[in-house]
Amino acid sequence: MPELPEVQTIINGLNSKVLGKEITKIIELRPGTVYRQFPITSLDNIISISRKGKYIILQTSSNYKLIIHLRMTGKLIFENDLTKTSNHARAEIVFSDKTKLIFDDVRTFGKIQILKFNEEVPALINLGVEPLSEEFNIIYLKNKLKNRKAPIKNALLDQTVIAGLGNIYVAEILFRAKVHPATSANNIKSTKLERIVSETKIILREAIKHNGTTISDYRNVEDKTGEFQNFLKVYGKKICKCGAMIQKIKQAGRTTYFCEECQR
DNA sequence: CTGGGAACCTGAAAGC
DNA sequence: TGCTTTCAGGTTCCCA
Ligand SMILES: [Zn+2]
Repeated sequence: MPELPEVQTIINGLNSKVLGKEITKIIELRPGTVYRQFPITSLDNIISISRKGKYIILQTSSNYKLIIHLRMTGKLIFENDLTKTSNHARAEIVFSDKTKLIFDDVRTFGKIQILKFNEEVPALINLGVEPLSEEFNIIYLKNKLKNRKAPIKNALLDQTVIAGLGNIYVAEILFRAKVHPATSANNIKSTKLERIVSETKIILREAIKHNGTTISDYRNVEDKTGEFQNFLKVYGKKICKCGAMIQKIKQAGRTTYFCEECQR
């Protein structure tokens, strides 16, 4: 479900709602949701909240960290009333001031991992650059794609190339850059790669400004939808602004939306 | 190393 | 009206 702009919106919400709070317990409501080699004890205050790609990282004062991935349908909902629950609550992070975060996840793909602060996980180590950082530029992208003959759509979804893009934003980026999604990644002209880089940064910033995209499940920490779905140009659309029908194809098991007229 | 399909799971929507 | 199939903002494992 959530891609970089949605995760960033959640990070912003968590920073205003739970930064500094003391965790009293983490309740696993569905087995397999929480991986813990170590017990989180009391006196664990949340001292920093950040993300890498789509991974949410909460660091605690006793040198542990929680790594949370929401996958397709995960949500983190802040709740003032400890008696309240949600339809698909899989875990709860309870705070000493009688508030909590509910980890709600219909499809149960999402996970919470509790690790020592300095412990690394492979998926995080292998992440590509942050698309909104200076490191994401034409030189980096050209180098990353030089041996990739797979479609550019698939390459951009690869989290080891760029951290945080997903199915919606990749479709929107390729539309804005006027690149056909089936083009081999190593076969794209520099001018087009430059467009992909710049459009990626523009669209992600816009989407964050509008609190992310809600197609069905995504909600922020206050259980509210985003608004960027109102600005999408191809994802989930039937007709392009040029008048042509939007095409819908499968690439590596994922649906790709694009316009044959605008993207060549 | 690269790339694609299956698997993981639930529920809504579309198809018949 | 029901029953069946398809589809979904993601990642990981397995195999060519
Ligand atoms: Zn068009």
